[in-house]
Amino acid sequence: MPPPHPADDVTEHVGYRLKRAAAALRGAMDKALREHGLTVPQYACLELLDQRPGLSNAELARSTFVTRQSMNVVLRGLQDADLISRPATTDHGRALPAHLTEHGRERLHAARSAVYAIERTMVDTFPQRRLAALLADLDRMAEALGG
Amino acid sequence: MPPPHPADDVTEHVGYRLKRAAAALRGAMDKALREHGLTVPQYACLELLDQRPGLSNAELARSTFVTRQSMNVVLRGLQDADLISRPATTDHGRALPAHLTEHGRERLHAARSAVYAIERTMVDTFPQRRLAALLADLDRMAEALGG
DNA sequence: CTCCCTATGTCAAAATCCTGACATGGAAGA
DNA sequence: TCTTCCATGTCAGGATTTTGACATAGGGAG
Repeated sequence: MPPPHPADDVTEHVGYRLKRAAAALRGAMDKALREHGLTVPQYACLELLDQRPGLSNAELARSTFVTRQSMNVVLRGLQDADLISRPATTDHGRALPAHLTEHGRERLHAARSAVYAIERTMVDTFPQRRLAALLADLDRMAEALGG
Repeated sequence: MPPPHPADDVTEHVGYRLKRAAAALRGAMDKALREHGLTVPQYACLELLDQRPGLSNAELARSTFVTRQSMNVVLRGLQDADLISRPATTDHGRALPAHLTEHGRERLHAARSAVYAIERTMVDTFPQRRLAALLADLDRMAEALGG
């Protein structure tokens, strides 16, 4: 039963709780993905490319909320590990579409179960009905801040 | 271009929404705090020290979900800017209690209004009643993951 | 008292990420 | 046409954060 004036304690602020939850998730994913030889940004990349093949570096960067430069580093790592492939050139435009390799698909499928287990652990802590409301609220907050 | 199968969409996962909301908040705070000459970790430090004076480096690190080493860098920056003070030695134990300077208190109070405005922008997007549920859900998720 | 365990502060090195900048390709409008 | 503007990929530099490691201080078990 939180008081109407949450300004008393820092831990009652939305920002603190958001960071706490995000940090907990990041830590759990980090630990789980390490066993699969993947980092969190790398996994996010593979997941996105599995669902929407052909995304460019810039599009992947926007989708994962990092800069193009950071994503470029991630993509190079994935390329060196032979998990994705990118053409060196393109006949139209500058965007280089990335695709999962067979090796990348296998790695993703192996890691996915571990990540999904984490998500299930998170979500199972409260009634399923609240999930939709939680997703909507998170979305609205991001929207309000111009995310 | 919406993906063909919304149910399997990555953006429907809790992790994605969490990251999105956290990224939006981080960006908004970054921009607002820059005008006050503060970074987000620095502001978090000042806010914590204002509420709980005497916290040590390790305690601040745990409270902000970063490593001791990262927090140590932040504290040095705050010390160099004369916003906090830390004794060089202590008569009991190794923990060095940090305290806000008068300068630090003024800086915090100036920056606080900007941050609170951002929080209000986020929270005002949905009924106040949901705030409690949202905070509780975020907390439960972090708890479930060992945060 | 001694040994062991934990916690803390700190150093060093690496990884990660961002800011700033530049050149190129394509589209829209004068 | 050509000129302007935007998006993309990339390079360089610096800032931030993490991992790994080490020494020290204190408490507790033996």
